[in-house]
Order: sequence, then C-alpha cells, then structure tokens
Amino acid sequence: MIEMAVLGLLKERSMHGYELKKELTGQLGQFWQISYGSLYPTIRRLEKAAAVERIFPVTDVKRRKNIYRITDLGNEMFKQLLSENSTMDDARFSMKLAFFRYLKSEDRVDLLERRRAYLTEKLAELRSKLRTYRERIDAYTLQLMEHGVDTTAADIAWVEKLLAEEKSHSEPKPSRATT
Amino acid sequence: MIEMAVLGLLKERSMHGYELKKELTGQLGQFWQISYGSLYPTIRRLEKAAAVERIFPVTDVKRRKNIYRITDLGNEMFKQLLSENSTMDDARFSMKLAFFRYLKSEDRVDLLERRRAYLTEKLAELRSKLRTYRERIDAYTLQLMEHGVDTTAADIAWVEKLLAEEKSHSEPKPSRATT
DNA sequence: TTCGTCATGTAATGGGTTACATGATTAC
DNA sequence: GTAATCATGTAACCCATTACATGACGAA
Repeated sequence: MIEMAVLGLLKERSMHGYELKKELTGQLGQFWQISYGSLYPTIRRLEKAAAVERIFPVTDVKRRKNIYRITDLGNEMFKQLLSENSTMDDARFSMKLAFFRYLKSEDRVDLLERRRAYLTEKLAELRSKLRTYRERIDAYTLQLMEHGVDTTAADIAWVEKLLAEEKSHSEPKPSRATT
Repeated sequence: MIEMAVLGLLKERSMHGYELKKELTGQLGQFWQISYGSLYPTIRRLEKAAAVERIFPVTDVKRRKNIYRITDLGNEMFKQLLSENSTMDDARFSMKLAFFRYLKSEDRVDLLERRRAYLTEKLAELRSKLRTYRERIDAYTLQLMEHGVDTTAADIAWVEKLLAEEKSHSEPKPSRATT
C-alpha cells in the first residue's frame, strides 16, 4: 500500500519525503494516513530496490533534501501493484481509484468489476447474517447490520455508475469475441 | 478493542475461546475480525487481570474446554472501555453500538453525539479538501472525494436518526438544568 | 531570539496475522 | 476410517505507530 502510494505520487513529479507526506495526507488522506516512521524506511527500501533514485540538486542546496525520482523499474512495479489481483477492500480500492488515470480503460473496468464482486459478496453475507440473527439480537445491533446493508448497497450503486461511465467512454472497443 | 468484544460477549453468557471466535465472526464480523493468535492471548491477559475467570465444568468433561465467566472487575473494565473517550472511528463506534444495551440512555446519547461530532468534522475536512484540490485532480480522484462526502453525510443522517429515536424514548428525563 | 515548520531519521513498541503444532470428537 | 470441525495454543513475522533525536531556516 505505502509503496503504491509513494510510486504513484512520484510518477506525477519528483519529490522528497516531507513533500510526499504532505501530498499523502492531502489528496489520499481521507481514507489513508502514514507516518514518517513508516514513510522514510519505505523510501529507502524502494531506493535499494532501484524503484526510485535520488536526485542531487546541484544548485539550490540551501537545505538537506533528498529528492527522489521514479525509475523505469519503479514504473513497472507500480503498474503491477495497481493491477494486482488482491482483495478489493475499501482502502486498497480507494488508492487504486486515485491512480486510475495510469490504467488502460480495460483494466479500469476490470478493477471496478472486481470491486463490485467483492461488495456484492459482502452484501450477500450481511443479508444472510441479518436473516440468521434478526430474531436474536437487540435493536441497536440490528440497526448496525441494516445500516451496513444500506451502505454496501450504496457503494455498489456508485461502482456501477463508475462502470457505466467507463464503458460508455470506451464504447468503440469490442476487441474480444462478443459471443 | 478485542478486550471490549470479549468482555461484552461474556456478559451475555460464559463461553470458551472457540465459541467467542464464532460469535465474533458472526455478529460483529461485518466490521471486525479477529484471529486465534490474538484471541487466546487476550483471554489469558484478561484472566491474569482477573477480569474473567475460568469455570471448570465438573460434569460434561468430554472435551478440553476452557470456559470463561466475566467477573465484577471485568464488568467494570467493560463499562469503562465502553464509555471511554476515545476516537469515534468506524470500527470503535460500531463495536460500542453493538453493546449499546449495556449503557444508560444518557451515555448512549453522549456516544452518538461524539460520533456525530467526529463525522461532522470529517465532512468539513473532506469538503475543504475538495475545494482545495477540485481544480488540480483528475476525474477519478474527484469522484472518490465526492463519494466520501456523500457517504459521510449519509452516516451523519443515520446517527441523527438514532439520536432522535434515543431521545424520544427517554423523553421524561430532564435531570440536568435545562437552561 | 525564539517559535513554527521544514526536513530526516531511528528505536521501542504495539497490535495484529499467518503458519504451525496438536489432538479429540463427530458425521459420513 | 477418514474428513470435517471442534478446541487450544505458540512462534515468527509484518506493518505500522509513537516517541525521540537532531538540526536548519524563516518570520515575528
């Protein structure tokens, strides 16, 4: 997760750690936070793996800043992390969506469909639990479960809206055999 | 969190670890999961702290089962964990709501109001970020932020519904000086 | 000159998971 | 008899946070 965030931000422009942290809490901060104690070691790891490289600012050396640039290898890593077939939980999906612009429309549709599948399954589980427990639980837990159902249903609707938009934009692309 | 869950479930009835785990994934499982590697040590900790005690089943000793019962001290601990003034993030709030029946109406209102405050602040932050970044970000990230706003607003509405219900049920209770 | 924030980093700790290990009982 | 599930536990690991440590620069 951190690696994806760092690489994704460095794709936009080269930055140093402090800047990355600010961008992270700014744009991605709603659904995700990170501390320095975890950011700096990550950058180091990425540097060792040659996914990012340090730029030495020749002029403008007022301050000790380690500016990093993403490498070709880093770009490949990012691509893989983004399209990776991992769980489509909230945080992961949100992060991937924040970097959707780096994906082909085809891959975007794929991710959205996986998210939809994940949510659909979750909804089914919630509903089955509701049926199972409805008679046994108190009003508050019931409210909680029902709200879970509503929230998940709303999320699915949203994903479907995104899917519809994505498909309508890339309509002239049958590529695969359509039955 | 785990401790609260374990104590809360043991308030209902005495259980052994395996049973606790099942109840946990059943009722509370939607927003929270726990593994044995974390459950059993927690039970041990609670036992050492004298918050729970082991019951030795005299008859029915077919199987090696460690059944635990909550103690008076455990009840106090639970009460404190429940009304504790900690962050009102999703998981914590959900867990507390699942144990609302053990609180006085007054304390329920208090928790709900704290949750509302938390969400209201979150909403304000989201909106301010939206204003700040709207022109700078791509359509997908924008969708993500807007969906965050919608979701949070819906959550607030739900909490307010719960608050209204809570207050209407306990109307004949002015207790404190009402201005 | 002192306070805020820019800037980087490490060590200790926390809170959890996964994988492993064991074995009894039940259902087929 | 053998597979599933009941039942308990430990050790290694992972990922992250908090707290600490350091110091330069800019603005008041």
